[in-house]
Amino acid sequence: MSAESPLDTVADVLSALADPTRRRILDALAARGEATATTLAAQLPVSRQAIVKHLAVLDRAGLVAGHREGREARYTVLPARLGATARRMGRIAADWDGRLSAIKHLSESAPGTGPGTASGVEEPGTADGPGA
Amino acid sequence: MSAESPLDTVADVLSALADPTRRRILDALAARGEATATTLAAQLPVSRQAIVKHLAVLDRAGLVAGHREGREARYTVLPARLGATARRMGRIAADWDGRLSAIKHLSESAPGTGPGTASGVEEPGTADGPGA
DNA sequence: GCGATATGCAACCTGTTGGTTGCGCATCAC
DNA sequence: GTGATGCGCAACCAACAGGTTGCATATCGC
Repeated sequence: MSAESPLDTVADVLSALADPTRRRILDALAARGEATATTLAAQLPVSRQAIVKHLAVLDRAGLVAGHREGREARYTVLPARLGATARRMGRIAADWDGRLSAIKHLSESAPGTGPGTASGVEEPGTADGPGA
Repeated sequence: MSAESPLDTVADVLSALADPTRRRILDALAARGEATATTLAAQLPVSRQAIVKHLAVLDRAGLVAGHREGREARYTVLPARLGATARRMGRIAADWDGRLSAIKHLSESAPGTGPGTASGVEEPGTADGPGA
């Protein structure tokens, strides 16, 4: 169910988080700890079906998990992926920072090619598990 | 040009980061330190105009900045916003985590309404400037 | 068993967005 | 001055994503 590479993961998390409605769903979910699509729909300005779709996206991104309880499908928020993504982004920001000053220095001595390939947002740098 | 509230900012950053091409642009930009749309277009599988549009989005999100140099328009990566967003996300993840265990405890003593409103992704919790 | 409630699936509509091409304007090199 | 290079704007396209409605199905309460 969840055997993605960390690269795909970061992309999924980011695009999942990019939608406002999805963020509100996460918000509501975090506030109540657990909720069904129907419950959430009652509290947000969209239909239940829309919520269902969003929950599917969030699930694929590993940000929520759901389990069936009788005739209800309850969802919970999963902090791990979000934390991991946050750390990765922080690392990239730090990397940019370092690279910027490095280049600023190099520009006076070695003009040609700057530093090598970036540890970037797209290609993996350091791998870290989703562990909190 | 850049007088947004930190809330809008986080949304802008996330949706800017959600696009694969945009991430590759940031990557290339971070690697070379500085580049023009034309340069980037030569190295990515999209037209120059597409790059220009993406750079505009990234600029609005505060992730890059550009300055004109003669007939060239050079762009650089800006680490600050990315770092700030990363920290905010980390904080939210921690918040979810705390809330989850709190609820798990409460479920045995006080059933009614759980904790109050979340510090969530959508509504501001703690405000921190874009400073590194 | 029977009605009520909740989920799941599918079709459908519409706005946004990533992308392209074409063209006019400014700037640099000679 | 003139050609080449680079940028900016506008129009246009196609695909996807968010959202809705309708319906069939499973579970709960009595």
